[in-house]
Amino acid sequence: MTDAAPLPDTSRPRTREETRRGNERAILAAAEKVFAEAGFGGATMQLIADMAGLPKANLHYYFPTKEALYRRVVQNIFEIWLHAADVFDGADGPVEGIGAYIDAKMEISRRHPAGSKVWASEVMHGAPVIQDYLETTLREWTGGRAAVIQGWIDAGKMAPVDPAHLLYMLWATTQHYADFGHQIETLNGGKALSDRQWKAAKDSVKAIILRGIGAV
Amino acid sequence: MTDAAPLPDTSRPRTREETRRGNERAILAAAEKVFAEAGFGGATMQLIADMAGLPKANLHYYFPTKEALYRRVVQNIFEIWLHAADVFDGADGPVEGIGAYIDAKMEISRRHPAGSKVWASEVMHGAPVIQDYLETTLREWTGGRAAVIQGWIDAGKMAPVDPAHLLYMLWATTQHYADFGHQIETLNGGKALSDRQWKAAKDSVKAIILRGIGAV
DNA sequence: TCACAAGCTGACCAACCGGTCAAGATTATT
DNA sequence: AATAATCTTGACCGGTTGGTCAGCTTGTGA
Repeated sequence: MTDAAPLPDTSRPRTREETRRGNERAILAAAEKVFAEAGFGGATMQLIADMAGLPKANLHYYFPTKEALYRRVVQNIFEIWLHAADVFDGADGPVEGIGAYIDAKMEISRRHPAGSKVWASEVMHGAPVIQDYLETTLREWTGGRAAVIQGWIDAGKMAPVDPAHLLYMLWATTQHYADFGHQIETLNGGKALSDRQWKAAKDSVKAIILRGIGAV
Repeated sequence: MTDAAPLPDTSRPRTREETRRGNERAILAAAEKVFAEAGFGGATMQLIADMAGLPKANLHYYFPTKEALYRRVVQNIFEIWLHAADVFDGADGPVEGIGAYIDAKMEISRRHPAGSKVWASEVMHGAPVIQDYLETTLREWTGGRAAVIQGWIDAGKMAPVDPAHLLYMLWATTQHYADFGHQIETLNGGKALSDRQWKAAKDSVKAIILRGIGAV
């Protein structure tokens, strides 16, 4: 329904590589949206197929089962989630490191709200699909960051707060703007947050948390 | 499976009032659990019936449709949610008011995690059932508390932060311990938080936020 | 050009789900 | 004791869902 603009060369003869990549991408994008809006149980393969512009049977050609498709969606989100902490690492102190982390996670909440919702849903239901990731990758990741925070505390760069609970607060606060975006939008008069409001949200979160850990 | 203790008089002849109340309560409790674990779409009336110890057809005698049952569950949670702010009101300042609110909401997360998850799920999916509540009751509630916070700011009792974003942070942080309880438990070595750890969580949240808003 | 492999799809199916119903059981009312 | 109102339940039904499959089209390599 948006084929008015001059298409490049999307005409028929495409390579198999192109086709495969394009379809997989379309399916995963549609699946993320549908899983976020309806949950795993409420999502239907038919709806995902319609949204991806493919017949349902074709979905099962690329992804054998609904659960396999869901698993891929969750894994993709987990990757994005982890990479958000790259900014966390090379930082000299909490103001820089945690400030940048909040910015990065708020940006993900804004640009990738469906992904955040799928992740939240998965964890809320007991992480039936990515429990092993929680126990390995996430546990290591968390331990590493907690150590960095503890280092900042020992260096007198921030108040002695429990690093784990600080991390939970960072996750909770930033992801809230995606997961509960609908509630925030409703309380905002039914309008999505504007650029200005998103900046205000980021600044508020950073101000309270950075002051709260005695880093300013 | 816990019928060892001497039962009072739960023997057969019960009044209709007792029966009705008991069954409704059992159904609502089971439904809350199942909806929390599987989401609305993933939950089945059969599973709720089994968990409540009743035949499925009997569920439809008390609640005509799955959606009606779900609606009652969500409404119950909403009530609890609102009443948590009673402590917020008569407070003289942010330390007392917000401190008590955090305590109350953390206690709800601990005692009522399933309810919190159902609420989160409902909002994440666009609040199809309680949108009207968001636009009326919740909006008024939020406006009222924001005014209280603004009053504290004007009185110089705390730093000038945006009241709305502060409320979002309070909701996000406290509910995180219920909604993402499974993740926290996993990161805690697979063990549920102990009494001591729950106290540490409360204290961490209160310390960071109260210091973060310049109230200590 | 041709044969093969990869990709595509309409039609179909068994399983399951929410909801109905009529008949029976139990409690309240007269 | 008789009648009425409420509650209980197994059996059943139409509709939907995830998944299959045989046959088709299309790109690829020789």
